[in-house]
Amino acid sequence: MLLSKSCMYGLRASVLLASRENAEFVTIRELSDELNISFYFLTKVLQQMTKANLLESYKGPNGGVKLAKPAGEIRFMDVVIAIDGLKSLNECALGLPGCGVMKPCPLHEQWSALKTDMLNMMESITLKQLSIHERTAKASDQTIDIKNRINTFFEPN
Amino acid sequence: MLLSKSCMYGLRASVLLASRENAEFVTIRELSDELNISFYFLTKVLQQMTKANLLESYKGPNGGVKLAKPAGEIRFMDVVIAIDGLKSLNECALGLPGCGVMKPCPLHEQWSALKTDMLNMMESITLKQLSIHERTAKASDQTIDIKNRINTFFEPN
DNA sequence: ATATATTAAGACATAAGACTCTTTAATATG
DNA sequence: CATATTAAAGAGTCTTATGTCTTAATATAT
Repeated sequence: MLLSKSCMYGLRASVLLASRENAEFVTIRELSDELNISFYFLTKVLQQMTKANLLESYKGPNGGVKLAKPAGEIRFMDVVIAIDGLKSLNECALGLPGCGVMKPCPLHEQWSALKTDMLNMMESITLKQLSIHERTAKASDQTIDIKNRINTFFEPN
Repeated sequence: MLLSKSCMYGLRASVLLASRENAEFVTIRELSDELNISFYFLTKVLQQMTKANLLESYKGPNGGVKLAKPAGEIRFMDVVIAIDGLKSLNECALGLPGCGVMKPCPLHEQWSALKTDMLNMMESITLKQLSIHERTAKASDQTIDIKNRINTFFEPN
């Protein structure tokens, strides 16, 4: 598993938030209901994102969370770093602490190449693009609306 | 973490075995000492590989384990599948159970492309190539011999 | 003020992964 | 045959990730 479950949950919630253009606060309860993620657990995850200034939160009635920046300015990678940490993106495939250019493990070169592609992807894709992907998919298949497209995934896992 | 620790340990041990051309049984104790991996834990991991017919084991004096096939015929991927399972190579980046061509998650395409590259890599690289990499690295830097190259990594992690 | 809605924080519970030890089975050697 | 050497199997323990609950803090509305 490349990303932790926490991170996956954070990403799913982020994309859902990004798809809500009109940017008012959304309650975590609503997010957890739509995404079929434990409310308690999702709360913890989103707290991390709030601390990392990716989300803005507001307590009390009409409170909730929303993206702290336009969806186009939050990169996939930002979410991953906020939740799983930078280290998770830098690991040697064999888990060797000293692995690097100076002391490459047998897989270093091949793995580095893949990692570069992966990091490029994570760096270039924004939440906006991910949410737009949802919308275009919707446009091309009118039988499935955004909410369904997202929700159908969220069977209990 | 893409691969489990068990899997990393299995790969490290495999590469070490592959670098021992002359293919007599090597004791797990010797492997665990050289790789600085817990003997007990490595034993469990290698048992999985034995069950998967990647290793051959032999009990009693002069016993140990060795590759069940020529190193050139054991792919990186075989070790990963034996230890982490096929499922680990097939996961959706967001952990969505139904994700696929028919019901792609927002990241499906990009992630699929990366996964294809990764699987190609895992499929094409054999233990022989990984062990040869060790040897050529040795040749290009005579101050570091194979054992040191491998061992220097194995600080406690 | 009081009641209500919400996130934050911290404590707790459960599950999975990582690691350890003991016993058993197989084999070799004297 | 007796002893030593090794992996296999199974039963633990420890740690980390995941998931749940309770209380506190903050805001709104009446």
